[in-house]
Amino acid sequence: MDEPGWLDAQEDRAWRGYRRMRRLLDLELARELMQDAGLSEPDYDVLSDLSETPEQRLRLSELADRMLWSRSRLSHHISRMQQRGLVTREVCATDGRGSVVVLTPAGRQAVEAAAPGHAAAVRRHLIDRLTPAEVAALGTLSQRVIDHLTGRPTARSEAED
Amino acid sequence: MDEPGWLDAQEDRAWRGYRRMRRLLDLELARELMQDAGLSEPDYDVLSDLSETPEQRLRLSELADRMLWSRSRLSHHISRMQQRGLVTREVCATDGRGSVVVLTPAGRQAVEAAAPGHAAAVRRHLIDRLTPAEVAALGTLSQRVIDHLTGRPTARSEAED
DNA sequence: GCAGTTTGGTTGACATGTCATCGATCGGCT
DNA sequence: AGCCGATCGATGACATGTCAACCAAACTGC
Repeated sequence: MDEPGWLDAQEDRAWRGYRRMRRLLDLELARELMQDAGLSEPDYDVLSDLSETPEQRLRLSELADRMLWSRSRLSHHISRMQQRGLVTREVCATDGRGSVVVLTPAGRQAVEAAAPGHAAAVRRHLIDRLTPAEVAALGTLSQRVIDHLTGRPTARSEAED
Repeated sequence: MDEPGWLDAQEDRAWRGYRRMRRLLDLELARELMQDAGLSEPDYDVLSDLSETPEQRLRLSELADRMLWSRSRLSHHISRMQQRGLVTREVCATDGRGSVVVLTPAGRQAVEAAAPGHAAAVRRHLIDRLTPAEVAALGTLSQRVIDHLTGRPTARSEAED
């Protein structure tokens, strides 16, 4: 079929809308999170991922992979969070090179204090603006894009190009 | 007692998926854009917005508002792009305080060289992964969230909460 | 066991973004 | 005209993210 250069009106609307939504949502969620809980979004994401593990701890590289961050970025960020007492570092028992990021009680308390408000904000600004069908569509659409970008084969509707 | 704020499984899937898609899409589009055109996404956005104006120029504040950037951020960024010869600054004719960001021929050439590849990447990684219905849904859904965040009254389906 | 390579993480230099502040206009008001 | 508060944009200090170089421990093959 025709080699696609540009986006048509509908596609352009979706692309521009998506980016504008992203930006506005980021700004608002970050603003509320900082105001209500004193955490940046990256802070919250780190704490949240850690708190979801049974032992409240993760290898640095494992955490970096989950968050799609570089090890360097995470290492720097953990250093800063460590200064604030939200996490600590431990040497990995099974790998002398490795370090393990551990949630402190203060860190745990911080996420737990932040989580309800943050979830409510996500709901208020995004989820509650969407119909159930749109929520479902966003979920499946995202997953399909993720699969494509991570090299997993997924069908869109009929054929892959 | 479960709080009204939490996300159910479907909503959580949409939210996590959205964020992961965002991140992966950013990484890939930025990577390709840098590799193919030597531009960062912020660079491209600035050049793109400028090139869409009839006179290839915009007041700094006008550009900042369109991009949802702070004036400070844009001022810094324009300085850097100016160093690279992509844009210039002029004093505003109608307002002695103001400055006008102007696309240089080199800047114009840079966007024009970058645009087809970037559009193709957006298509390849996002648009072409979506059904037409999903593209449409993303457009309307985004617009509704934008309207809400910018204080515009919009109905979701029938009533506002 | 042990050299060579790979991997996990840290570090420092640098690029980018944020925040508060500042000087210079502009605009409204008298 | 002359003042006052508001706005525009620049700037510097600082926070954050990126990139490449590095060290130490782990793997590999002999």
